[in-house]
Amino acid sequence: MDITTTIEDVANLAGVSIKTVSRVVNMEPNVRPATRERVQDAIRELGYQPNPSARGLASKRSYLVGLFYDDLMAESTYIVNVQRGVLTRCRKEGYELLIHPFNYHQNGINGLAEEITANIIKSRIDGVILTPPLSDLSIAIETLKRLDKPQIRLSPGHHESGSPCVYSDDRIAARLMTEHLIQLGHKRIAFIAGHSGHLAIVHRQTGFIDAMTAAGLNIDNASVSQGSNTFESGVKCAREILSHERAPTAIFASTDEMAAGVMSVAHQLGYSIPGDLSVAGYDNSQIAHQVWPALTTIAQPVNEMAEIATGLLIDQLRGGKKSISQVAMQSELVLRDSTGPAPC
Amino acid sequence: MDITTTIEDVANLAGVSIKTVSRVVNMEPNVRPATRERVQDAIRELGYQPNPSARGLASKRSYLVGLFYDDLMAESTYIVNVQRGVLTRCRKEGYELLIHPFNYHQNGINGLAEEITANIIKSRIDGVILTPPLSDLSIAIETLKRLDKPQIRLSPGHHESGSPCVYSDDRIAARLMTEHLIQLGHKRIAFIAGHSGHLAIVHRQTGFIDAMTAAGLNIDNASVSQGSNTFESGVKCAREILSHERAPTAIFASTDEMAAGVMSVAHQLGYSIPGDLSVAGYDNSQIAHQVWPALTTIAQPVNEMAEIATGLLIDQLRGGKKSISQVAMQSELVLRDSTGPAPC
DNA sequence: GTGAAAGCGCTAACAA
DNA sequence: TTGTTAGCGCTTTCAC
Repeated sequence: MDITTTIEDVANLAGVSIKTVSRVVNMEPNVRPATRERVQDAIRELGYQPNPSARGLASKRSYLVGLFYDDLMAESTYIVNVQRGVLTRCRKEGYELLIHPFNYHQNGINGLAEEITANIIKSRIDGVILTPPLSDLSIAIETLKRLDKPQIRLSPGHHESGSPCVYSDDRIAARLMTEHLIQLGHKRIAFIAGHSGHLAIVHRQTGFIDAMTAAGLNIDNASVSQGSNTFESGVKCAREILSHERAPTAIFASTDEMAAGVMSVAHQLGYSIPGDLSVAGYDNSQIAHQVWPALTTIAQPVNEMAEIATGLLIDQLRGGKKSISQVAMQSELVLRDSTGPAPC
Repeated sequence: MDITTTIEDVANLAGVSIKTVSRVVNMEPNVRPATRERVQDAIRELGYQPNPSARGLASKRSYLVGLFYDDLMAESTYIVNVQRGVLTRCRKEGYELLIHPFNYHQNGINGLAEEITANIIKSRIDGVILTPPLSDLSIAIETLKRLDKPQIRLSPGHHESGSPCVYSDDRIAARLMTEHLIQLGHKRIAFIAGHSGHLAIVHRQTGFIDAMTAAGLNIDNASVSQGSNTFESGVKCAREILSHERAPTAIFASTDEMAAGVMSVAHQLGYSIPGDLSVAGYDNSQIAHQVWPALTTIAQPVNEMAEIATGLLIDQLRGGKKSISQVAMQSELVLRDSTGPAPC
């Protein structure tokens, strides 16, 4: 197990040429099974691992994929779950991961194209995984296309363009959650919308409206308030919502962080949950277990989605299977203790 | 700005040899200022970025640093902050970051040495940053030494060995926090210890005992309970602590997650915070803002520590400044609303 | 202070 | 099915 073992050492030990070793390593055809096995034995015996630099230089590929995300998103554990899923697949396929948080709120969106370009040229990554809200920023998508870099978008808000992506239908899931509340007898239900730049989250609002309309329930302006995904914005919205004369009996926040903010305010105001007020969230993040009572929410298979997305990206890099480039995943309703029958 | 621009293009444009360009790029001496400037202009004009593969192949370095961490730690936002700090420095110094979460709880600690070795050989990283609890695992440290890989340890529990590390003195900070509680008039103070494999966290307990002893306060067995860093373990400990006849008037948990668990139980049992019970945490993590009332805690400059550690590692890789290899940082007490005067 | 030549370890193109 | 050769874009070594 030596770091200086080269392809030549393996070739010598197996009694073949280096090209044959290369074929075995890269799983190319046209090697006799017996030869292949002999080479594999030599590889195992020497603990040979191909030198990525040499490989990269010769093949003009880096075997590196980039994960591009909004630095602000790193406040939640979402991005860590994505990293985990991406890494799982990368290891299986022999790729390495380079992470790249972007700070385009500070630097202005105009700098984004430049920053992406500079990063691509410097790091030589072969392909890119875009997470929300970058997965909906056309400037990011177009810049990568211009650089001819394969990309896959994770949970984009629009997936009509035909560009490869992995998503779950937030509209349907939000509708399910709303129907759950309606079935519990709630009629005055407030909705807290998420950040408008985060398109997938906007679909959650549409799903809410779908269910309310289908049930013939009233949606006045007051029942939808504008949050920005964070705990603090949930606090702010809840204060406003609960100060109204005929306060709702249920609040559906489009992120768990906001729902946790709502619960905090509700406790302070003396509401019992779910006795006086039901609260629902979305994302099934860490915080959903850490509030009391535990939060009813929607769980997306983030890990799995990231893994699948990475697989699709690597397929692209290998030049195959371009057909199945859009994958839809199912989210599920997680019923916990923060939702209950509407008070009489 | 073209990805195919090579050192030769720059040399041609500047009218020098490729070796001179190489000297400028690598900030080597022995280039006349005027020549240097001409080369730099050419680099700028062409948007030249050296090809990392070619560089790596020729120089036997990868310009990659690895961040090794315990996958379980990724549940908190600690690791994301570390990543941020590491990346900041990497970008400045022209290095890229490879992240590597380890799962040694599942696979058994014996597999760890092998996994590290395999990872190093495959990825060719030049050096490694170890975060807790890996920074205290001698099997990890020794394996890297055997592979002759420079390493830097972040927040280790023991820093006597002389190996490079960046840490903050948890014992002193925990003592400060305990003194704060004592000054508020608390006499019965419970402490919730963290995971015993996480040595830095164990020092927090020592600091607690220092302060209690110095103040002449009684520490019976019941006032220290064993948690495991998580919210759930905080819940469990709090249930036990608060069921005693003479329950404490303050609880100091050695992580914010556990403190949040304590607060959740306290609310359920009808305690008012800080009226009936003061609660203190450690880490100043996200959750400290998301509980009500906001949590008094200790803030470590995680971002900065990670940045400095990365700088020290890169210094090692460049073969200089081996002297300043241990850096101690200051933590600070963050007073919020969860601690108050002891009830009479 | 500058440049020419060799070669890092691999893959691509072609030959056998 | 297997091997030979050239060269990827840089750094290293050594000559000038």
